Amino acid sequence: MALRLFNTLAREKQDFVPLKDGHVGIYACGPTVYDNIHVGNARPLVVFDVLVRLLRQQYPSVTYVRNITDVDDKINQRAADRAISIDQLCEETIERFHADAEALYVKAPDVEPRATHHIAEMIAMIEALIAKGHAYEAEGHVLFAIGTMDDYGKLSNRTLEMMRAGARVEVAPYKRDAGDFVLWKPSDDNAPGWDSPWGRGRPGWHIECSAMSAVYLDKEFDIHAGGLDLIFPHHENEIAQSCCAHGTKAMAHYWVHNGYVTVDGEKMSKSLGNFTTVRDALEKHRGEAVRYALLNAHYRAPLDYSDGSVTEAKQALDRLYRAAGDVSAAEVADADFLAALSDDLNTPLALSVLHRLAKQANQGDRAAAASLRASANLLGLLTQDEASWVRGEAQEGALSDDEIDGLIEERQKARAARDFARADEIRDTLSAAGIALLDGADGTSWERQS
RNA sequence: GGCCCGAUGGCAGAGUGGUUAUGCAGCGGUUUGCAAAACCGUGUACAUCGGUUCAAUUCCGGUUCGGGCCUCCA
Repeated sequence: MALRLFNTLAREKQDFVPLKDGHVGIYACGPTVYDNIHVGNARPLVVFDVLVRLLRQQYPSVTYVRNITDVDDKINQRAADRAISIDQLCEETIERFHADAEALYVKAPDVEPRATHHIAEMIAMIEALIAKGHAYEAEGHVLFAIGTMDDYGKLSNRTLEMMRAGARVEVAPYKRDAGDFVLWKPSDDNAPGWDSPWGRGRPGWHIECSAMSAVYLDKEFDIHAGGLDLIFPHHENEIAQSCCAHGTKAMAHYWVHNGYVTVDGEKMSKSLGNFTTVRDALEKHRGEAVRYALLNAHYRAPLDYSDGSVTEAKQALDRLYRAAGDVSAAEVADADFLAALSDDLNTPLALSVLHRLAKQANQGDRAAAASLRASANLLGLLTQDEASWVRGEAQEGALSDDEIDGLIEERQKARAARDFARADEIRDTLSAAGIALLDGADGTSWERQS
């Protein structure tokens, strides 16, 4: 199944062809670890997790690199605010990040490099840029000179003139061009710093991804992924650094960007304060339902997040789980399902195929049920067995599984004696406790409604 | 100011130049001691104004509205 991806660089869908036969290298920008991630941050995690799962299914070898940014002024600030060490802040944030990702069924990348572990490579890259005349030193900073690159701006579709005209921020006086950006900056005694040819300092934001992608993938690699808001300046500047330092025409050949998560139509963001952290979402909802909700819109379209959207996702999963039953996954996913995913990761269409398979399964087609599981698994869904999904986990202080079974047994006796008043009383009691009873041909099963 | 994206039925959300999206909600039916689940059937749609066409929700242009980037941001 030929994979097609919307390439931001070309502004159109293209057939995906890896640089090397049988191997795909993909890099995604990971978190800056100063705070818990929110649902908006979770979207690229889930979306690109699906992309990688699909790639692994189609290619013998895939290297997925997702970095961790552990040097950043926001980190310094937050550590100071909380009066803890930078190291402690990073470690605890990374731990939470991993827990959040796991709760959303996001698989770990092959490599998760940390910026602070690659300072030497960044310095080497900056030296190369200076040697080639693409960077200059000024007042302890090293800056990239965007005027030295012919096609600077090609990813974000803007010209030097546009950027000069649109400069809304005060431009540092030592910059030759308003759009020049920092590769290295000086650190005072309070800020983390590393020795360099330009004195003790720390890297600018963009250089880490250029350095680490070259270390773990190559000077040119297949796919670079990230959020829409990274196109400019982050990814644009990565391209400038990598191509100029390496003398290459391209950094990544396919650039894929996910759309925003919105709240009432507005971008979810830290600065607007309209965010829901993944931790908070998981207090109210199951991780798999949040994941489904994030896949329920096409990855490039905006996705409006609300509790209602997750509740709906949960209902959809209920239906899929019930349809799949205890049938185990087929060898291969459904062809229509794969076709949908292969067409620029059309997850909403892929999910609709899942529902079609569910309908067939409910009509008694066990092959469809097996195909349903196999297909859903590729999306990281339906990985539990039906019973554990519908029963969920008992909340603190709620009825235990044993207590529920006891009441059901009592109800069965009442029913056998045709004492339906007592039977219904038990149903009502359990219903009030959030337990639904399902009378079937071979006994009564139950589900937790949460 | 520059650049970019979107507008689909009650809600969410795909897709298509002429033919069923899908899920939830609604309605009718089958089934059920009750309830659910499930199945069958069913209604509601493509912002607006022009243009191209035998035919446009789908292509082109204008308008309106919404969102985003240009500064940290997934």
